Amino acid sequence: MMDIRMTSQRRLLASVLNESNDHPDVETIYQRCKAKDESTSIASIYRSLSLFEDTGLIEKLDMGDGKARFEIKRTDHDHLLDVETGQIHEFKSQELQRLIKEIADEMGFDLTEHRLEIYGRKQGRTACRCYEIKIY
Amino acid sequence: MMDIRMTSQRRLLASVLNESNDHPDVETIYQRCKAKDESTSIASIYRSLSLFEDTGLIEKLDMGDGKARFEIKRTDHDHLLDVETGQIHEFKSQELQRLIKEIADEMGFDLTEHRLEIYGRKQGRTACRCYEIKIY
DNA sequence: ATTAATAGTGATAATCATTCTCATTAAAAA
DNA sequence: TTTTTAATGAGAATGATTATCACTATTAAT
Repeated sequence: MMDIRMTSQRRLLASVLNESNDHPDVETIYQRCKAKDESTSIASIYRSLSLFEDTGLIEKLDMGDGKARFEIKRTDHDHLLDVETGQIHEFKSQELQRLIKEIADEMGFDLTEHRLEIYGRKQGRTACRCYEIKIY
Repeated sequence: MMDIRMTSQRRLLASVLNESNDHPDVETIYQRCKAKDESTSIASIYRSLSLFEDTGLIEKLDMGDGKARFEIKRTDHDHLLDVETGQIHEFKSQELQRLIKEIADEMGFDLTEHRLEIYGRKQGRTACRCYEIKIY
């Protein structure tokens, strides 16, 4: 039954995450910490991010590129990704929150968390698909 | 303006995906193809999965472990993950589908697709967190 | 306070999923 | 057919993440 220790590195990481209003990837988080403490190690960043995630302090986002992005966990909003620009937009929907909890409940589960990303294209623009494929 | 060719390998991959009612990862898909054609290369599996995804034939799922999972795209259902067992449950919700489209629309976007995973614990069980952490 | 016990760190090697390279093969077009 | 060029298989390369390990710092016990 090991216990968790509060260290200067974790305090720094927490403050960096707290000051970040975007959705930084690990490398970016690492650079921001390093700017405040040159001795910061990326290994510790990974370890502490993982720890913070386990404790529910932060949330890991997957935006399709191969790298994890993080933000302080706010269960009250989700994300919409502009497929053209890659820009991330946040949105809140009580109705959605309620519905998701309801669905979990109907299936006999207590909702732990959810992960929703909506992908969309700015209205007015048209998709340009350069090829077509038919199977069979 | 390159065009796409239908090859025996892609036909095989498509049939394997079609016969899969679970959510196999790349390694599993590779093994299933290999069982039918020993000469199957994992590089081609990756290439063709990526192609199929681009064309909208299949859907990539991210279940939190570091590996991508795939299934034939059915826009009519989403997934609930049992955090205790790792088991994936599918569910359908018209209301959810409608709401997501509505949200995108309200934000000025045409919905391209969405990705939703609900995480839950079977009702009745209690979470066992082995530690507690306080920041500040 | 001092010490003892042990969790955390920095540096870097190891891992592992995915992507790239390139010579060869096979579709589709001419 | 022959030509063109996309796709393949094999394996190397990449890049994000994880593991290792000697050392340091935090917490608990004295």
